[in-house]
Amino acid sequence: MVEDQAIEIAEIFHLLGDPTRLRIVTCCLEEPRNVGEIAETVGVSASLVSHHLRLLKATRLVRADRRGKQVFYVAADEHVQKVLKDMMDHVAEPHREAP
Amino acid sequence: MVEDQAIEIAEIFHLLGDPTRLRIVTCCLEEPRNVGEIAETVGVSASLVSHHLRLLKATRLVRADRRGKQVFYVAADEHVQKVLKDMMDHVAEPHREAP
DNA sequence: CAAGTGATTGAATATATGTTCAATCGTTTG
DNA sequence: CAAACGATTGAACATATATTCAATCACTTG
Repeated sequence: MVEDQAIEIAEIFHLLGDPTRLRIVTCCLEEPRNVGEIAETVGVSASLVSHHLRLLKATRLVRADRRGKQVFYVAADEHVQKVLKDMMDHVAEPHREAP
Repeated sequence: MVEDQAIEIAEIFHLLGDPTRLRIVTCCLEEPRNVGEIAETVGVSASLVSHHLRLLKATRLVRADRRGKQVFYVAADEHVQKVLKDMMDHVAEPHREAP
């Protein structure tokens, strides 16, 4: 892994490494959701959601789409889904004890 | 995704979200490496490596194996490798422009 | 057993970051 | 055009965290 890649990848992991932000991404993983929906689902203020979405958008983890007064966000591509799936497998796996 | 899962997964992402720590994990992804090797490869002090390895070990991302004076660390399981691979694909993918 | 080597630990610090609150922006509609 | 609604922004703050340095631990070997 090259130097720049490491930094870029770490940046993405870092974004997914906050529980609130992870829930936000998960919330708009299947279909576009507007900020209000996301805020309600995740259980935080719209302001906070907006702050986090700005970071997620800057790193192209989500994409924005304005429809009238509302702005809909959706997870950017399939890689994020795969990454999340692998990580859920990892968490689901029972921990091996040392023999 | 359940609440506890989100927190646990975010915790793992958070660990991989630091460039130094990501390089440490990548360094002992294929085969066990001792702390000195890791420190040299990554280009930081053994002390810092040890600090990070403690966190990585606590979350079971790596496992320790002492052989004499040296302690060898290796990435815990295949899920981490898959996650890293997917993320590299994500980074490698060309960015689509808005039409 | 003492010296040497590799690894760990703890304290201290500088920096980054998640969250809140109030103010403002963009869009629709009365 | 003004009011209303959804979303964004910026400042402020409390907290978390990456890194350094010195001291100590674990183990080998002279």
